[in-house]
Amino acid sequence: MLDNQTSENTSMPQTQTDENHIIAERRQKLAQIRSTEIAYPNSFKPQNNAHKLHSQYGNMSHEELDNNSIAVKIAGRMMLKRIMGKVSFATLQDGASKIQIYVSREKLGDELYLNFKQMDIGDLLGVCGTLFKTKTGELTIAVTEIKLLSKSLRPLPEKFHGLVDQEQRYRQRYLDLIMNSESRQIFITRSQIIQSIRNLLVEQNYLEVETPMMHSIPGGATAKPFITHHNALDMQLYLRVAPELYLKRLIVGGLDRVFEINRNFRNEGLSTRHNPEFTMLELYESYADYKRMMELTEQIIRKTAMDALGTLKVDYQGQQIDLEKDFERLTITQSILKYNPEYTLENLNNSEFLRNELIKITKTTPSDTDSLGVLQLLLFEETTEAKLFQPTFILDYPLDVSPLARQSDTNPDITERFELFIVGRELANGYSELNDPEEQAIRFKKQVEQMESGNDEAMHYDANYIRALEYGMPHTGGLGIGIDRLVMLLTNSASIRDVIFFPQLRSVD
RNA sequence: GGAGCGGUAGCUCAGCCGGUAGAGCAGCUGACUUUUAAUCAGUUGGUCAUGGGUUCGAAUCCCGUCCGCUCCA
Repeated sequence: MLDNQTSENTSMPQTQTDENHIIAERRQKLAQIRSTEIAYPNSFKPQNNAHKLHSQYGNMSHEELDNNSIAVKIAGRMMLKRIMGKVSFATLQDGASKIQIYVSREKLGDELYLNFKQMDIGDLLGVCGTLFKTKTGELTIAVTEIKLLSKSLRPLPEKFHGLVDQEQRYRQRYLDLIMNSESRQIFITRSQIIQSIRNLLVEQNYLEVETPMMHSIPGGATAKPFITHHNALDMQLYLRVAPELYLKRLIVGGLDRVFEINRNFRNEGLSTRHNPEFTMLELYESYADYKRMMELTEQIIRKTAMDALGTLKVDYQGQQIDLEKDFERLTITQSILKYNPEYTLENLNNSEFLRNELIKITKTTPSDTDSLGVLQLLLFEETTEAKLFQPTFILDYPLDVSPLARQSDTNPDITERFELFIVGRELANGYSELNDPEEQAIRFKKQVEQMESGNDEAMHYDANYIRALEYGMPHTGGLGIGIDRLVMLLTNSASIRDVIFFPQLRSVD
């Protein structure tokens, strides 16, 4: 039996290298178990869990527990083990909670007690027993039956410090989840946030939909796509950079309020704020505009904060963020002036000045074709964005960088578009959608020109989308919210990798 | 892409102005009938990320590479 195991191992080069005496000893124990019983049984059915036991019985006195003889049956992973001769204590982890078990030779008999002593930290155990309280008042299960449910062959990280190594926390997230309850809590909060958003939108008669992840023409955002290939169709496909153009096709189709929470893929660098695949909420609402979208943005962020944290005063990396007050609304130039008093409005309306300023700050020269609005936006990104700690909507994005947004009725150079910034980061982006097919065609052509002059983030011409618009799309408000960044904000996480289970890392062989 | 920091036992870390690698936890053996990161005694375990170089001698100094973290572009 043991020989079989080792020969299997040698055929798996990965496990070969990191086998050590601890694993070898545990494999031997497993072989021993295999020879006498079913090593991985699946019939144990827990009737209780640690969390509920604590909340139901945690306040009962020693006497109450002793008199009632409360029988329980739970399963969990052994995290601590203290053998003291003829009796032992161990801690089982069951979900987010832990409960202590008390094992005595007197109660179990010699054989079972010896079995228990053979069990290792990390093993999954099933336990039956009755509740009591120890001298120090800790709710504990006095074990009458104990069963190994799943043998752990690899030792867990150190019991006190847990798993600290960042790389290992990301590559072996399951270990992080076993060892670090804070990490576990972050992902539970993430799930709650997404659930809150669903609830809020469904209450407002939104329909949750799914649109293609593989696009024959990438669209909906200015970003570099991942390219893949479909063999049977023998065609190039792109992983989507945004679902926007498909969701708006659904608006054309008369699904008046749609949303999608799903992955986007952008072939760009990694950072504490960027993962190549990330989760976006995108929603579209017919007969609405960007102002309604700003209101909805505030609603969503407040509701998720209340549901996840129970407060609208959020602490992020040592700073207090106030989500309660109306979010500030500033145009690009207003925000630059507010946070950079050295500039005047005259400066900001002077392309030459902006150009020189940008050269000074970035050491690179802006493109000759950049309009005044684009230059203002570039200066905003350099000087102001990072300072927008409290929630701030930035309005009036230039037409040139907003090829899918509706032009302002009063100023043809800008669009009815906003971005929301919190803790110096873009969190949301929304606009009144461009529903004029002829104008959209012109915008696409401009993008194609840019692509031809070397901009690999420019959009493609999507004739199919134009065709859809030509059937008539209602005027519409659209909104995108970066879910990972929202989760970062609400879980006080410094890196996007801390809110994605399996962040992208370089592969190691 | 650039800069800084890091990679030592299964885990958490020390050792880094060069002299053959250490602690705690985990493991193993033994003691222990209410422990709480149990305790006590003994003990196993390392190609110091990797490849070169300098040197009588390298975990330690130098260079390259890989992986990670942070900042910048």
